[in-house]
Formats: sequence, structure tokens, C-alpha cells
Amino acid sequence: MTNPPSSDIPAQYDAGATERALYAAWEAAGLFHAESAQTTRGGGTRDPFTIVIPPPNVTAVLHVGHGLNNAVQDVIVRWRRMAGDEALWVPGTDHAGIATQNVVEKLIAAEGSTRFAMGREAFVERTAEFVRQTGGVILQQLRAIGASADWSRTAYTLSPELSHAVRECFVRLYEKGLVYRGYRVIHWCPRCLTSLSDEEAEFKDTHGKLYHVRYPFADDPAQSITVATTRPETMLGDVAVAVHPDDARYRHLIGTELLLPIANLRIPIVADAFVDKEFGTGMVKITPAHDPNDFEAGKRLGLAMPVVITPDGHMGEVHDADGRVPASLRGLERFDARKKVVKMLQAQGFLVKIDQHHHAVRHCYRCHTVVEPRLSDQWFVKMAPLAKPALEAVQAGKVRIVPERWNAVYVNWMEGIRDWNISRQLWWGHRIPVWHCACGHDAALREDPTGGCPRCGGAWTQDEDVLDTWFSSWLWPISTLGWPDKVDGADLKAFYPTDVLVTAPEILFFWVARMIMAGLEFTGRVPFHTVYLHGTVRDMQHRKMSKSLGNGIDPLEVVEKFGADALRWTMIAGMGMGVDVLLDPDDLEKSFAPGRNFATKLWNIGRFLLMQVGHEPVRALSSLDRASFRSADHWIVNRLADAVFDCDAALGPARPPQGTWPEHQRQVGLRLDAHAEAARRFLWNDLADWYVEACKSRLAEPGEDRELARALLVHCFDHGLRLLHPIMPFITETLWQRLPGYVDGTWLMKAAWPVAPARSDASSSFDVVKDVITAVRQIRNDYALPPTQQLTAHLLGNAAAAEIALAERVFVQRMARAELATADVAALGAAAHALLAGGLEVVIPLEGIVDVARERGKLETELAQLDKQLASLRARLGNAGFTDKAPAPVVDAERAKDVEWTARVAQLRAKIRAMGGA
RNA sequence: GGGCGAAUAGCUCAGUUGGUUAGAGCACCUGCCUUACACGCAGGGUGUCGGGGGUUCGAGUCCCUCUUCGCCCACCA
Repeated sequence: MTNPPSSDIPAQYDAGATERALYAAWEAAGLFHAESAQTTRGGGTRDPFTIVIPPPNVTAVLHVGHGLNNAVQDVIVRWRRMAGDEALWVPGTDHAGIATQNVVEKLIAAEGSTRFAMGREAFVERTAEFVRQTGGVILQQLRAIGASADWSRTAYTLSPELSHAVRECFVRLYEKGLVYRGYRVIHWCPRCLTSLSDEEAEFKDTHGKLYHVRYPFADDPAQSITVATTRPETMLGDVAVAVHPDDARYRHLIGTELLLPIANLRIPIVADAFVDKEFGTGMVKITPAHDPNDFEAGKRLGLAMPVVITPDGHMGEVHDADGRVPASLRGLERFDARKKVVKMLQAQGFLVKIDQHHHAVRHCYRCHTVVEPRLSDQWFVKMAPLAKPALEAVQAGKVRIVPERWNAVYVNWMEGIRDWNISRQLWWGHRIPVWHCACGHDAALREDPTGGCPRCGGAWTQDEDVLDTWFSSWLWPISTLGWPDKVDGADLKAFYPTDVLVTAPEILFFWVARMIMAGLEFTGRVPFHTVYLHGTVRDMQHRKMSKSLGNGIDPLEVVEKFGADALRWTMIAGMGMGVDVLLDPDDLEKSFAPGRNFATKLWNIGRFLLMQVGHEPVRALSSLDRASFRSADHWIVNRLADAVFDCDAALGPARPPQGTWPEHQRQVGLRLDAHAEAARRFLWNDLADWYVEACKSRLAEPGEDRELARALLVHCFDHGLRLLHPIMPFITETLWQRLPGYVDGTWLMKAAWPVAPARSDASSSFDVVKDVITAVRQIRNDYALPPTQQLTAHLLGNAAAAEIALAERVFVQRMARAELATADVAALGAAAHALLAGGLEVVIPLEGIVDVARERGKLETELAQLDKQLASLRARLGNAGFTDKAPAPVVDAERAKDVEWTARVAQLRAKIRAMGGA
């Protein structure tokens, strides 16, 4: 016996000290580490089970969203580890291109410098140093919430290995023609000075204005047409006005010329089918360089594409725009320019009217600046060929997405997928591995070139741009496991494909969909079989928690105050599938009460139970003689079986059979809240509220019966702790290691996941006992009898009262001792029934104390209904037998129903009979 | 504009193929410091399952419709 005496268990659980020490002990024991050789794919015996972390930004600090995300992953990975898998959780961070660059730019701005003043090399080095000094804090913080990640495999998207993966990926796609250079209108952030992908340019509903502007005819200035625009400053880049070719109103005008106000240029009226005849005047100005739509039209019509806005969002004659921007507007910031242009139009009589306009405007997802559509040279990935297999993989069930509703969203996006702009005009990130020469030759290279241009020998310079951060993220499941350098390596072989990906729906397209594409493209296999999309943590007004709103919750503060277990329990148990978690940042006490309360309760259950059972080892469940079981013993064993069954059902299958999810299993499992509830119900409502109470008197007297109770208490608590461990790892491990018979050096974290014990059908008599006790408690409450006072004869007034009174006295002791004193289960049941029946007779005159009569009436009503339905069903089955109209499966289903209802009828009859009826 | 979803207790949500008396947590009310626990124990449901119609012996569950919310996507200037 190496566990400390139970009397040493402190009355208060000190989560802080316990958790820190225990985490260190787990880590020192190497319990987080997964070994490829242990897996079936690596020659071992365990199924591999892998989760890769959604890598947080390397500069991030832990917020409650990370807390939820990682708690979910940890629950799943701990469950699989106990279930016997070689479970690997790969941690790591993302270099987070724009985000990190912005942080460092702000830093050097405070020092009075800019990245341009520093120069590229110095700036990148400064950023790398910043990351070395302060980065990865979040990985330390994850330990505080109990994350059982394999830290020996910590990855970073900008590490040499992962940079290799990025480069290999780029070159392969380039060689296949799937990466290409395009000159087109893209989303441009004038503050970050970079292009953005469609996903990075987020729509925000905005109250704007719609300006109606008169464009006079060049040859007859008295006549004019009117166009509408939300961005009047872009009119300086107008090259035409378009109408729909079928628009009868304007067909005769096609080819005539207008005089563009302010710029004073002649522009033609052209025809293009993209114009909506119904919108506004049916005439639209064409600004090819500053609107993606106009760009396409301009390309079709062979129009010029003057650029009149500078990269940093000021008016200027940037390209092909000589003389378009008047001196008075040049150098003006775009929104100031808008005001000024409107004023000028008004002064010159060209402004017709201004309407309020509600529309969606794209903003930079990093700095929230309004995005400027802008013509520029960028790198793109051709997505359609990559999307097709990724779409099919989901439709075929190679990958399932839970909850289900995101399937449709995924399919919808994949079907309408557009090419991905992957170049960023940033310095922090993977530089595009393409070298250009003045002679026009360029190439994507796996290794930096040593000489000059292979074609002409001239200067050979690398592309200035870096890659979108997500271009490294989409390789995460394969790159963290060794692709491409160790493509035959043990890790990739053992742990890829991974299993479950846990993340928020916001990055379904940014990340998840693209990982599926990359996995299929580079390994031919999907990167994971399950995508688990959880909700968002919000405040009581349903607002997303954010720094700017000041409504965030610091998980470390919660851990400090209530412990990691309380944090985890509150989030996991309070989280429906894909449903948001609501927490009150202004009342942590209340928000985390469920977790804190349960942790305390658990501690007290453990403290009492361990004190009662002492230190002597107990017998194994399998060695107990069930013939000597009390009804309570049968009952608790059945409740444990229920709990194991419920937890398993909630968690579901760990992996798809034969690699593909059958239709009926695609939405089954990973119900962590249901798992939590099943474990809680067993430990609290079954074990503590009833079984522990039932055992109190038995434990007082030494002997066989005491040994039986001890064995069952220990076994049930042990297995309850196992079920709960994935959610509340610290307190469960702490209590588990104090159980009698604990073997030094073993860990709950590695203990076997419970298997349901064999059921006993002799437990129902304990249910009757519970019913009787509950009934008496109701009487007592209804009549406001203090617990020490018996239900007396003067109240009930006949012989049955003596029995009630007896029971009452016993129940004051929390349990029917009379019941517990006899081993004859049948006799116990009979006694309880008699009690209930006796109570019924006595109580009915008192009106509404225990309305067993009503209960019985309801049962009889139901029975009558069921009989009627059964007759009807049988009639229908009979009919079906004589015709071939009803398809066979329906008949089978109804026959099954017939059997089921027949059984229920029998059950109800028995129940009514047991209540003292016919 | 296209696609998808939701509406069940005061709040947040379960309710699997239609079938006992529609559940849980939190909140709330009543009574209890009963020698593990007041962060606890015992008892308590206050619901026209959004409205209307339909299918069925039977509908919270299936169909139609209306209303109200939400999410994703999108080039109405």
C-alpha cells in the first residue's frame, strides 16, 4: 500500500497546487508521448489515433476560444488513449504572416522606425527574434488547462522542415500548372499594403451612399445620361459606360461618346451582358482597374485599365492614367477624395442626387480597413481541379463534417470555388520560390539557384512576394508528420491520415477545405475522417468575446480561481453539438459554478468513500458472488453498465469502418456534453445519492456484507472516475491514485476505458424501494414535517400508518435499513410493495399526498390505448398480408412494432398488478 | 440575390427511424447545517413544443404554408 492514509485527504481540494504538480508528473512520466512503433501501421498492436492542433498564431495569448477548442481536443485524445489507441496530439504554432508582421510593425513604429526604413532583411530578422523571444507563450498556457499534447513534436509553420513542405508544394503545383501568375483586380488592403484572398476580405454590412452622377454627351453637352456609384472617386478611372445589349432604351446610344466629368475625357457607351437592366438607371460606369466586375468587362471589350489609386489608398496617376487625376485631387486620401469629388460634381452641376445605400463592403480581416479592389500582378492557385476530389471525399463519406448543417455549406462553397490568391506583398512568411530574369525566363525552384539565369546568364532574382499564411496551414496534417522530407518516415506512416480535426466553423474554408484538398493532392488520402466544428464562446448578449469589446474571459484566471477541471467541465458539459457556449465575463463565479460545484462534490464523494472503505484492497468485481448481492448492489452495477453504455454511445465510433462513414453513422458520436452528463449522473445521482447512502449501515459492521459493499463502492468509483477522466483529468487522477489497491506508478490517464459489467435483472426491486422513499419524502415535504419527526398515527390513523411510520424513521436515516438487513431480494420487493399499497389506502382520503391512484389510472388509460392501437395495427398487418400494396420492409417494421407493443402491454399489466390491482 | 438552418420551461439546449405522463443544466420557490459535501441535501414544473393546414389509429417528430430569427456564399454599380 503506497497510497496515503485516507484520513490525510484534505477537506478542501486545492486545484491550483494539485494540477500543477500532476501535469508535471504526467509529463515527466512521458504519458503525452506517442510512439509510431506502437501503432498497427508501425508494426505494433495499437490503433493509431491522431489529432493535429489548429495552430494558434505564434504571438497569440490564450483566450477562452482557444480554451474551448483545446479542451475538446484533449477530451477526445484522452478518451482514445484510455481506449487503448496510440493517441497522438500534435501541437504547434502558425507564423501568422499579416498578424505577426502587424505586431512587429507597431513595435518598431513606437521606436520611430518603419519596415521600409529598416529594410527587408533586418525587418525579417527582427520579427524572427521577436518570435523567438515572445512566441509560443500560448503553448505553455495550454499546459495549464491540461492539454495532453506530445510536446516533443511541437511544430511551427516557418520551421525549416515545414518551409520545405511549403516549397515542395508550391513547386509541384507550379509544375502541374495549378499555380499561375495573373494580372487582375484583387482585394487590396491599403493599410497592410498587401493583396488578400477572397476569404480574407470579409463582408461587413455598411450604411453607404449611392451617388447618381450625370455624364453629358460629348457632342451635345446639353444632353446627358445618369450613372450610379458608391465610390465616386473611382470615376477618374472610368473608361466607358455600359448598357445591356438588349436594353431597348439605350440600344441606339451604343457607340456614342460621353464626357467624363472632372477628368474631362471622352468615353464611349458600350454594351455588355453583365449589366442589370433593372438596377438604377440600367447604365453602369466601367472602371476596369478598380472593380473586379468592370475588369472582366474591360477585358472582354478590350478597354484601357487606368489605375488611379496608389497602393496606400491615395489618388494618383499610378498606371496608364496620364492626365486623369487633376492636380487638386492628386495625393488625396481616398475617402477625402470621395468628399472632394462629390463637392466638385455638385459645383459643376453633375451631381443628380445622393441615396442612402445599404450594402456589404469588404474589409481586411486583420486590420478591418476597407479593402480597395485594385489591378495587380499576383500568384494564384487554380482550385477547381483540387476541389473536385475534396468535394467527392465528403460526399462519399471519406470525411464527415459534424454537425451536419456544415456539409451543405461545404458543398455549396466547393461547387462555386474560385481561384486562390496566394501572394502577399509582405515580408514575414515563406518567400515565393520563383526566380525571374529580365529575359523573360522564370522558374519555381526547390533549391535556391547558385548562378544566374540558365537561359541567358543574366541576373536571376527571386520573387519579392511571400505566400499567404494559409498556404502553409493547408499542409499542416502532412507537414507536421514529416512530409515531404520523410515521406517514408515512421510518423507519416503511423499517424497519417489523422483522425479528428477540431475547429471553429469560421475557418472551414480558410483551412479545413484546403487541408482536404492538399491531403488528397499530395498523399492521395484525406487528412482526417472527421471534422468536428464547435461553437463560439459568447457573452450573455450573444456577442463574440473580443479584446475590443472587453468582454473576454481569461482562461488562466478561471484556472487560477476554480481549477482547470472546473473550466473544462463548464465548457464541455455546457456545449451542445456545434452550439455556442454562453458565459458571463462579469460573473465568473456564476459562469463556472457547474464545474466548480461538481469538482467539489466529486472531492467529497471521494473523501467520504475512501474514508469508509479504508486501505485494504478489495475483491475484483468478477470474483464477487452475485447470489449474495443486495438489491442495491444489483442496481448500482446496472447503473454502471448504463453509464458505460451511455458514454460509449455519446462518444460514438472512433473511426469509420473500412475507411468510409456509412450514411447512418455520419452524425453519430462526439457528443461530449452527453458523455459528461452520463458520467456526472452516475457519480453524483446514482453512486453518491443512493448507493453510498445505502451502504452506510453496511459498512459499519465488519463481515462479508461489508466486504461486498467495499468492493462495489471501489469498483464503481474507479470506473466512474475513468469515464470522467477525459473531461476532468486532474481531480479524477488524484482521487483514483488514492483508491485502495492502487499500484504505484500506474496512471488513470493510461488506465483502460471501462467495459460495461454484466447486467442483472434483479435490480428492479431497488427501484421500488427508491419509489417508496421518494413517496414518503413527498409526504414529509407536503406536510412540512421536520426530518426527525415521524409520520404519526394521528395523521394517518390506521394500522398501515405503523408501517409508514417505521419506514419514515428508517428513511430519516437516509435509507430503508429494514430493506438492507435482509438479503432476500424478492422479500424486499414485496415489503416495499406492501408499504406502497398500504400507503395508498391510507393516503387517498388525505387527498393528493401520494397519488398512486391517479398513477394507476394513467397506466390503465395507456393500456387501453395501446390495446386499441395494437388491434388496429394487427388489422393492418392482416390486410398487408393479403395484398401486395404494402412494401415488405414496412410490414417488417410494423411486425417489429407489434412485438414491441405486445411486450409493453404485458409490462403495463404487470406494473398495474404490482400496484395492488387486478 | 443564391444556399442552409433554427423556433420546445424564465435562460441555454436535448428529444436518434412517428408510439408510455415532452427531458437536462442553470435560474427560481419551499424545507433542512441529517456525523462527505450549504460549492450541499430533500421536495417542487410554472410548457397551447412559433401560427395555420395536412398525412396517420397516433405528430414536438413527417408534408405544405405563414411569421420571426440566424448562418454561409455572392461582381446590383
